[in-house]
Amino acid sequence: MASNSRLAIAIHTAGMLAAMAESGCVTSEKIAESVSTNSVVIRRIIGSLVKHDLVEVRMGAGGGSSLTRSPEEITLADIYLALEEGSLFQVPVLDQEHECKMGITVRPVIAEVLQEAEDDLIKKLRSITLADVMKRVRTRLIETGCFEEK
Amino acid sequence: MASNSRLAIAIHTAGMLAAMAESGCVTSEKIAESVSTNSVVIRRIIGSLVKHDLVEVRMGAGGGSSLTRSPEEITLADIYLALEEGSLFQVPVLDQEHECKMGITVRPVIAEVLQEAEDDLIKKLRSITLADVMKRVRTRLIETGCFEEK
DNA sequence: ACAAGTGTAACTAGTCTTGTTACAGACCTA
DNA sequence: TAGGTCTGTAACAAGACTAGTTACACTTGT
Repeated sequence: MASNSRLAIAIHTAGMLAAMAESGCVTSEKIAESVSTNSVVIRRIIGSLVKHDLVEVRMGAGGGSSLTRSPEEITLADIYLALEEGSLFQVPVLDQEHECKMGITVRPVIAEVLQEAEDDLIKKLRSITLADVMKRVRTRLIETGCFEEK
Repeated sequence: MASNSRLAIAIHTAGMLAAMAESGCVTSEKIAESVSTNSVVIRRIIGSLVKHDLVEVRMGAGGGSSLTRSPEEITLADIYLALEEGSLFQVPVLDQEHECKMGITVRPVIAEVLQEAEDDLIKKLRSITLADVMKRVRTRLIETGCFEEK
């Protein structure tokens, strides 16, 4: 599947902003380093997050981005929807001239059903906050003993 | 999203096979007409369904495909999984040489969380049988008065 | 034997994602 | 007010994937 990693990158980005909250703004360059990609890619994603009021940006020197709310108040569904990637599954529409009347009727039903499934996925994402993700990361860091290594 | 319509096509195809169950085998050509695509595209999808024992194929003249079980016993999850499209969301792995230790730890957590969300979606799909979809189609056909038109 | 089907390879065209470079505009600070 | 930092965004290239086609070998019923 030509599935994309934008959601993963967006979550990672938001996580960085949450972790760096005390340090004020974080530049796209810094995030790009941690996420291991280009700063433009990050700015594109941050643009989507800004559009949906999850992140705010300060332009110019000393600028960068930061979360508008606490990590407890941001769910993965917020991030998912902010990316505006459209439906997970495409259901090509058949034109009304199509010979098979059954086919014309089946499509909207399939679209409906798949949309319900996607809604379930979003509901699940809505139950997970950015804080939850960070907590899991912290737990894992302790488990793997990375704290000692540092 | 470069999301693909394979799932929709596969469901449509399976629905056709279910509807035509009494008529015996259905050729890929016939299905392609109804679905409005090429017969090779259909055969590719049917290949996946055969691999997962949802469909059986008879070669040669008079051949074609048919369901191996009743529509009540086939869920959309069966079809979804048969397509073997891999994870819905990609989470690129960072190599261990990556400078940011946090980043290395965050990724698997994100992958875990997104996998849980996808599992929820599959659970939803598992609750919908092919028979359910066909029932909905029938209902809609009556609602829109298509029975009269014919 | 022949016609009707399937399986599969190969190729094309179109689209999407990611990575990059480039540059204008915003903004802090000296 | 000048210069260095940032962001936003356009433009382009590379690579991957989908969908559509053609072509052809192989299977099988009549």
